[in-house]
Amino acid sequence: MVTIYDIAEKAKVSAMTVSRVINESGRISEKTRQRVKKVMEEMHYIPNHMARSLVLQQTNLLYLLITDITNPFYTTVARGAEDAARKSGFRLLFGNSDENLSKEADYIDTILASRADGVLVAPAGDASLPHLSLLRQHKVPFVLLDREVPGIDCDVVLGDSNEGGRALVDYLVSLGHQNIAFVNGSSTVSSARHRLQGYLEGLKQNGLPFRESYCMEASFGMINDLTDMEAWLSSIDPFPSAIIAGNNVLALETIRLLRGRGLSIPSDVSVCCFDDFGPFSEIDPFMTVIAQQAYEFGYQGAQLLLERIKNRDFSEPWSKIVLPTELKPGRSVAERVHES
Amino acid sequence: MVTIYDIAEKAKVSAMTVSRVINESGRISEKTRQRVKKVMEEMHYIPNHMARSLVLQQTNLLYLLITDITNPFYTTVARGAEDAARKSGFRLLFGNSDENLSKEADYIDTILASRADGVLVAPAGDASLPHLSLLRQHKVPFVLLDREVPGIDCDVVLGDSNEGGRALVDYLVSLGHQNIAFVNGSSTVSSARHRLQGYLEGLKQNGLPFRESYCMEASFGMINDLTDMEAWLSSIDPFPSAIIAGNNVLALETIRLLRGRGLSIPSDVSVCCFDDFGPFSEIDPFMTVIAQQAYEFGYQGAQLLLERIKNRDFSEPWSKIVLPTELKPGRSVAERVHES
DNA sequence: GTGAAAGCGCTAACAG
DNA sequence: CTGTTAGCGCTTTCAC
Repeated sequence: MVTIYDIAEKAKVSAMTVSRVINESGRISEKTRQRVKKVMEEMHYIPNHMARSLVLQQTNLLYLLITDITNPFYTTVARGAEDAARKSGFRLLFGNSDENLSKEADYIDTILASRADGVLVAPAGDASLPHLSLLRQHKVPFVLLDREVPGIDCDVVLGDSNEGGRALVDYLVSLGHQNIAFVNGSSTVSSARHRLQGYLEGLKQNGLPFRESYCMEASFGMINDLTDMEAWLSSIDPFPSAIIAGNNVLALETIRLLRGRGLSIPSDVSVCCFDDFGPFSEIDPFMTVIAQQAYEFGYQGAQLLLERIKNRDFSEPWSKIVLPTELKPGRSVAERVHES
Repeated sequence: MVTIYDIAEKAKVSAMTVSRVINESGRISEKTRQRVKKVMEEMHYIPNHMARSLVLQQTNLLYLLITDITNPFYTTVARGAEDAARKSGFRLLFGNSDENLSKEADYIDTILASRADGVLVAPAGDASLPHLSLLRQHKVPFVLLDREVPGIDCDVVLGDSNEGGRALVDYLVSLGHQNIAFVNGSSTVSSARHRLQGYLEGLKQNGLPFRESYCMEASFGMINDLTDMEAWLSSIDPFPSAIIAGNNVLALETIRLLRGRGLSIPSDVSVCCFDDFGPFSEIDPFMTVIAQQAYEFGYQGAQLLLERIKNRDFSEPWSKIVLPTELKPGRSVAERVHES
């Protein structure tokens, strides 16, 4: 491996001079600068980030932890975060927790051990608290995306899930639906709680009764065992004319189950959900969704983080950005002429 | 920051002993091991990867470079690669080149500078050659995914694009189509070349003539300026009854343009493409596609890479894995009763 | 079983 | 403008 000492020797200067040329720091005569640069090229020198970070105590490295890399919501978040990071000369690395606390813990370890300058985290849920406390304890600045975690104060970028829930109910009611069920993610995830609350408020605003049996708690992640959801669908009575899913994955699974029961969407049941299906579903937007500004989650989250890193300010007051949502009608919801 | 020296001092041993406890190397009495472990916990010690990698000259770090993080094909590749890497105790970091050579070059620099143990690359195209040569020059093992690059010999995992192209033409012909156009990615990308060849062979097999004007060369990436494609669509004569797109992004753009011209898919024109649209489009598979085993691209690619790293064998013979494709019919292709 | 010394590649601080 | 010294946190080598 070529080091600055190899360069120094060949260019007949000291290692320090080489370092100065690389970092464009300090005053150096144009002549030696050119000579050093030439030797660096000749020897195909590549600086060693680790050695540099070790002495500088900073890595210029940001991490983004998401819970599902195949989910178009998160990949769009990733792109936003990456754009913001690049603009500030930071590198961004991704980790994928799969809604799994132990994978998340692994990534937090990796992040801690690699001394990242900051982290953007979409936490798996409230139980992510110990991981975040660990980051705080080790003074690694972080920003939460999409989900907040009770017990930890920090910058956070959220979607207006509450408003989204109300909008979805309003929309369904305006089309004649009155029996509206809700399959949600785990109540250990803040966005699930807010979405449920929006749903409840929507019902109330429209003078609709809340039925316990109309609500089901599942998981936001890709789970394989759908027995519980299947059982729930069998048990709902009267069967709803519309179902709201807590996110895009749940919508997918719900639709599969409904079709498995021989039901058609939307002629038998209408289905809609939170989160859109990404650019690759735009040609034929089947699902009625509450779209979120995914790119902005990443971009603005990264900006908050970079701001703190630059100012070396890791304390209150914390920012809380709440991004608006937008209802995008698709073909998965139909008008209900008369309620059964 | 807590270092092994802090631990050593408090546990009344030398730093070396602490190091041995951490790495479970060398013989250590159970008593001191326990004491050291206890102190490490008390002091919330986190090992410093950089310092360790600096002396060990290995990072346990793999990179995956993809060309479009929002493309479901690549995110599924990523998941496969991650699973394989984790199984072997390697960390996997992602980079996103956006089909952009200069972003790709930046990532290669970063990878080189951070001394990754290996890289999985979906290259932007043939012009990625210098980047790959750089990796080779610095003895960083790498495996190419999805695309090969003339001029560089290495392990590679490809899809059977040729076969896919023939299958697509066969399928269209079986439905009565004879005027089949092809919007392809850049001919500087190997998969585009193979797909074109499959298309040509498909035509030949079915006794269909090749018309120069039926082929268009665009880009696989999300490009904003669709003027060329628009012009091409205006110029084709006779207008095709079916269009094959070189990948999912091109299919998306083609459909937008066709609809912009007031045409309906599939009643006016049938459209199909290479690459599927990911799990989030499965509920309602609009597009007829040549699906690829995306997960296997990542998984098997990572395995090839890990194999080489473990054996410290970075020379010939190189492996070339060609994964089969599968035609998945959707609603975007219709039967053609009589050809105009 | 345990420790001391040296060095991985780099840069901050100080000299000159 | 340029060089010397010391040290970032860790592990290898060789003693004891």
